[in-house]
Amino acid sequence: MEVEAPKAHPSQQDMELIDILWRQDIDLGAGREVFDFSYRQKESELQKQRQLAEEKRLELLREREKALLSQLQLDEETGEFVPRPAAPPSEATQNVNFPEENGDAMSFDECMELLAQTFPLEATQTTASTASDAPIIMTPEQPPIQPASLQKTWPDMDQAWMELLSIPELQEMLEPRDYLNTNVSTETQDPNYSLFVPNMTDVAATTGEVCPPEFISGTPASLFSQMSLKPSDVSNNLNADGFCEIFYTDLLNTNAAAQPCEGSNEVGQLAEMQQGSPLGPLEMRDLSSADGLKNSNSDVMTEFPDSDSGLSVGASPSSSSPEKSLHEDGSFGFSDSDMDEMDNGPGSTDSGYSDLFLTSFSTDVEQPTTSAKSAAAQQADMKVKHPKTEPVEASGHPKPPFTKDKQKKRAEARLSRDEQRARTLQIPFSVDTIINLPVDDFTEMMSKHQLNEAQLALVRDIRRRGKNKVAAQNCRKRKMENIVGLEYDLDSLKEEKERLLREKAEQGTSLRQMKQQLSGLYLEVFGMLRDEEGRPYSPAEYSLQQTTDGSVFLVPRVKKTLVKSDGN
DNA sequence: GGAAATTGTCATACT
DNA sequence: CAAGTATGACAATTT
Repeated sequence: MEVEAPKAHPSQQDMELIDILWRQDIDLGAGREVFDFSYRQKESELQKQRQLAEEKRLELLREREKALLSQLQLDEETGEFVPRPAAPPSEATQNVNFPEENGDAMSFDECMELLAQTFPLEATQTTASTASDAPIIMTPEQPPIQPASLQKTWPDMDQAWMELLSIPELQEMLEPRDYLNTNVSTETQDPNYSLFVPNMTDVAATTGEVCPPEFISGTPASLFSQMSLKPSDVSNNLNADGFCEIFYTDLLNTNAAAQPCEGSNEVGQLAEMQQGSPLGPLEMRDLSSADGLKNSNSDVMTEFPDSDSGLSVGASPSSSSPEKSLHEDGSFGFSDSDMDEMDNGPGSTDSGYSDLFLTSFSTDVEQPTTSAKSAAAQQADMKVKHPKTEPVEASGHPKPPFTKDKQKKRAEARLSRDEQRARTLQIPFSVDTIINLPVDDFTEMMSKHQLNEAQLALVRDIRRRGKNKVAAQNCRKRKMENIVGLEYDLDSLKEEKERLLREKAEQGTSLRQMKQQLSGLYLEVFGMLRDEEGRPYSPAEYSLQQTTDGSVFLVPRVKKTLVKSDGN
């Protein structure tokens, strides 16, 4: 639909195009490139944590406060971590990354227990994998952390970091640290992301314990971020295979078929990132998120009832970001349907930009479904992503187009339209974040990122639609509940009606009996009456009537005519 | 392939 | 007034 717009690759032009296209048809935005996937997952994690916090908040709060006394305070009402004004400056700068770890271990333990309960399954496996990864990732700057505490605390810390990062001063302090070698795109990134990374890595390194899968997912991201920080190190470790092994061995064990591809994809992305894709950090997030999806998709889903079912989770566009940087423009002109078509026929796309689109698109779509994908399909994806770097698939299997398409479509289907639009306009936030963030945080977040008009409009629309979607769900749920309640009321009313009818019938019967008895008594009494001559009174001429005082009189019947006249 | 059910979105009123 | 909620109506999607 919007195809008419020429695809300009320069970023500025892109944005202009986006604006134009957006104005033309906001709702039909076809873009599928989203790089904030990991961030999105973070958001989901945050949500989970908040839920948990609500349940256990009182308990946790006390301990947390102790732990955070030095630097952080958890605002119980808002759930935010607020930096303590009294906190020693030295700590503020240095411990920013791991403020709560020391003191909070206990409280976070509880939190972790909760998390473990919530996500019992893959936690051990994933953690193990992350643990293996960790040593590689560790950065010298990271302060030494006690493993146990870290493991347990880090999910909460995640949230805490989110909150902390919202504080400008902290951000300033943190950003230089975390993003030693930031890509051009660091500005666009959410600062929070950087914060998460170090924690995650540490956790992964130290963790042998149960860790919620989502968090585990974060580990790769952290790795990537680390790697981005130190490209040289990354490159050393980063032969694609080696990379896969390092990061995904466990994953492979769990899901042998699906995992490897992703790893390879990620590797390719990584290479791109190293080359200096603008979105590096975001991409990393995406990667991490993708992993998380593999490991903990179901969990995440369950955790977030409000999030579009599987949209945020299922739609892990992780790999998309690299392509984005390369081909962002391509996606803009396409409506959703167009995008679908493109997915189906990766190689068959007509227009030049469709190809561009395709690359990014296929990657995006596939990522979420990697677990389900066949190795061949994944390899195909890789091809698409990095045709130059990785010209041919290793396996050489003919791609099963149908299965792949199906999977792609499924994955696509999981992408909400808004997520696709967000990708198109390169919104640096996850849809979940946009929707679920409190107003204040939302405005703050928006203020931190310089978005153009189209992006702002889209973000607002996404938020509005997301809220409304939840409202609609609640409304329908309420409606159904009302219907059920009314049905119940109807049943009970029917029962009561039957009961009353039965009672009425009984009363009628009894009334009839009493009338019969009364008439019998009347006749009996009347029949016993005799006049002066000993003759019985004629019932036609006399009747017995009782006065208010109870005395009974024999009254001559008034003729009807008379009665009538009297009545008149 | 079509009907029914579900879900998302919009418009609008209300809080 | 802005943001959010509630809800009917319609469209898109899934079953």
